[in-house]
Amino acid sequence: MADTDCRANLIRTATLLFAESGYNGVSVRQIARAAGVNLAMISYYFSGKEGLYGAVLNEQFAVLRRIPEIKTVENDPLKKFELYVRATVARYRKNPFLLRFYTSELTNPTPCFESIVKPAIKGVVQLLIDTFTDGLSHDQFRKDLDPTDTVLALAGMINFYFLLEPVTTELLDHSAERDEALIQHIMDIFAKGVLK
Amino acid sequence: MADTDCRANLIRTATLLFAESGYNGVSVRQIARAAGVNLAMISYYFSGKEGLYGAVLNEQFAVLRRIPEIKTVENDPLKKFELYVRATVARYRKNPFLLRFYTSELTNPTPCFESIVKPAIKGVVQLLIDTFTDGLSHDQFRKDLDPTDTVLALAGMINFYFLLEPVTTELLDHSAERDEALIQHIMDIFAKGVLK
DNA sequence: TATTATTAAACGATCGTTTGAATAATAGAG
DNA sequence: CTCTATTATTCAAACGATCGTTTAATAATA
Repeated sequence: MADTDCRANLIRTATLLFAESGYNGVSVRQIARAAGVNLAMISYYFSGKEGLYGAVLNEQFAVLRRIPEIKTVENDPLKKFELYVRATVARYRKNPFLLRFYTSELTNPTPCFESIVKPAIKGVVQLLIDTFTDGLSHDQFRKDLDPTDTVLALAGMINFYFLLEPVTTELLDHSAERDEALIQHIMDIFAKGVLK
Repeated sequence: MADTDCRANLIRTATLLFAESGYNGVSVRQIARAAGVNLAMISYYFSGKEGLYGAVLNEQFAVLRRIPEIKTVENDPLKKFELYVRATVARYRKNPFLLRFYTSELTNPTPCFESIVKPAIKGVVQLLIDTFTDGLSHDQFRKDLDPTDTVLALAGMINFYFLLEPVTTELLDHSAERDEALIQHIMDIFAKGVLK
């Protein structure tokens, strides 16, 4: 088994197991056995359990660092927000474990939180704040709204939908076919509110 | 030290430590030492670590089960929603650890998830859905909105604000003095949207 | 032959739980 | 009220299991 095989196997398997049970909920022996490699390979390639977890988290949050690209492909603030929501849904569909690491690090931070998670999330929030401020200067949004509170509200709408999936499976259809309707729905509330 | 002292000490200390580091991130020895009681008391009073964790979670989610009282004190659907948001903020202020157990169980469920957490959250979501449906029948809300998606959006706005606190401390003021403005703000967006 | 990759085995430390003795608290009988 | 029998509580110590890591030997590769 070549270098890359072993490394890749470990990262892939560890992603699954760490996501399922958290950093402290999995042992290096479980990971090694599930990956079909020798226990010592974790220390050999990642210099320990923490190193492996860091590699997993780094890979997971790489996608979050690409969100600022939205700035370059769209000009209209409201459409930028829609792109953000759309990218968020696509991200969670493509990577079912990201949200777990996301919230797990928020509630029980490891050393990776400061170095990887916090900068990544902060970058996204800052982009959204800038977008709203831009919309304000173009007289597009209501002037009495606070930029930070407003964009956190938008981010909350879409993220909470996925976070609550384990308890709402019997209440609504979480299939990807409904994603487009969900996106429209959230943008609709965000833009126009619920009052008749 | 009487029965209740020991029990109460353990629950109070365990709440703090479990919230900080998660179920697998704390040992019974750490809890016992921090509580100033003997290690064996955990098995004696709670028949083990899991039992203690269950007792902690039970106490934490008791407050969530009282939310349906909103139904009895208010009639107007929009004001019921505001009461929910208000109660949520008050809950997190009074109990800074609830949200941690909340999201920790959502992402890395223990046996307590099915028995304690899921029923509690589901009850709240169902109350909100009923409230929106009620408002729809009174012609108060836009008819093209899906009840479940809509109330999850509202719940997301307020919950996500607190969930993201660790990364937004430098971006906004999380002090309780701003709570009233936050509530008004979220209800404002929910009711009327952001467009001018 | 020199370097890299993999292995089984062992390391000390800590895990959650249990044991059995010691202590404290309580209740009933005189 | 005192003594005693019973129960409830607390304790230090030990249980086997598992934790993450390291070692030294072997296999593969260039």
